[in-house]
Amino acid sequence: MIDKSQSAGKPIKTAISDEDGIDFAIIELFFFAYRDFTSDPDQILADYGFGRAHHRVLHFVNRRPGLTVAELLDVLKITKQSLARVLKQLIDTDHIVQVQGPRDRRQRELYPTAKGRALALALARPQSRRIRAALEDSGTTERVTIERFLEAMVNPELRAQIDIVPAQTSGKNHGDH
Amino acid sequence: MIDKSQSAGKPIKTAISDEDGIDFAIIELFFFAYRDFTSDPDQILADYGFGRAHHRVLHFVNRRPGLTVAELLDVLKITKQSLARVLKQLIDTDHIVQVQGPRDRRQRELYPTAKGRALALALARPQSRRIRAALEDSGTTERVTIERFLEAMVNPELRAQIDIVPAQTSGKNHGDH
DNA sequence: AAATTACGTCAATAGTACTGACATAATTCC
DNA sequence: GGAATTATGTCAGTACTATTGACGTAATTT
Repeated sequence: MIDKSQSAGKPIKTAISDEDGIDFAIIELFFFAYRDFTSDPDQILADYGFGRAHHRVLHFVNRRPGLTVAELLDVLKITKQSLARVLKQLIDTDHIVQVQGPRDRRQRELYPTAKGRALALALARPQSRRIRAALEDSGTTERVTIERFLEAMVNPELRAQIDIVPAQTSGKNHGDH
Repeated sequence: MIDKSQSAGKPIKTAISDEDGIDFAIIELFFFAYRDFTSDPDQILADYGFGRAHHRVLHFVNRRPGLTVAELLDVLKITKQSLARVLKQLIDTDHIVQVQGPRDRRQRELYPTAKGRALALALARPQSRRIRAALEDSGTTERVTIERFLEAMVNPELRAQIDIVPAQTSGKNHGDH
C-alpha cells in the first residue's frame, strides 16, 4: 500500500520554517483561533438544525436591520442561491421577517424578530466571552491593537462593509463610545 | 410573498449593539479577516482542483513532517473519512508520500515531497504577505500582542497542538521533537 | 491465542457552496 | 407609454467538505 515505487518524490524530513520570511506562526494561530471561535456557536446552532450560514445571516440582519437581500449578498460574498435556502428557513422559523421596501417596493428589507434577536445574542455570547477571556489572558490592555490588526487583514476595498456598522466599534466612526 | 400575515413576530428596527456587553466589533472583524485571509490561497488551490481541506493537510504535513494519520486527524479535528479523500488526492498527485513507521509498522508517517513543499510555500506566501501588511498598516510593532491574543482564543486544552510546532514561534517549546 | 490499535475503505447522508437559466414585479429610461 | 433594467425568487444540476457507522487487514500488545 505504501507505494512510493517509482515516480514518487522523496520525503522531505525537515519542517517548513520561516523560509522566504513566511509567517507560519500567525498563519497557524489564525487557523486554530478561528476554528475554536466558531465552535462555540456551532453547538447551539445544532440544536436548531441550523449551520454557520444561518448564524452569519442572523448576525448581519441584527447588526444592520432593514438591509436588503442584495446588500446581504454583498456583505457575505455568497451567491443568491446559497443564501436562498438559509434565509427561507430563518423566515419560516420566525427569526427574520421581510418588509417591503418603502421607496422601492421590489426590495425586501430584512429585520430580526424578537426571537431572532434573542438567538443572535445567544450565539454571540460565548464568542464575546472567549474574546474577553483572550484579551485578559493575553494581558492586552490595548484592545485597539487587535482591532486595528484584524481590520488591516481585510481587503482594503471591502473595509467599507465594516464601517457601515452601527457605531462605537472601530474607532473610525466618530460616535461616542 | 411578504407574508407576515398572522403569527410572524414584529420587525425589530434597532441595530444590535453592546447589549449584555457583547463584543460585536471584534466578532465581526474576526469574520471578515478570516474570510479574506483564506481567499488568498483559495485562488491558487482552484488551479489544482484542490480545496481548503487540501491546504490544511498540506500545511500540517509540512509543518510537522512525519506525523501519522492519527495525529493529523487530531490536529484537524475532522473524521478519518473526511481526511481520506483529500489525503489520497495529495498522495496521488505526488505532493505527499507515506512512509512506514519505523517503530510501529502499522503507522504511516506523512512527508511532503519537493512538489508538496513548493505548493505549501506558494499557498502561505500571500497569507504571510497579508499578515505583514496588516502588521505594518496597523502600526503594530508588538507582533507579540497579536500572537498572544490569537493563542488565547484557542481552547486551552488544545493549545498543546500549537506548541508541538517546529520552533522559534511561540517560544514555548524546548527543543525539536 | 485474543484483544487492541492504526489505517483504509465502503455506503449513505447532510450542509454549504457554486453556475446558469428563467420568471415576476417594480422602477427607470427614452 | 413601451422598453430596458433592477431586485428578488426559484429551479436544475453539480461540487466540496463534512458527518456516522460498519467492516477488513495488518501489526502490536496483552
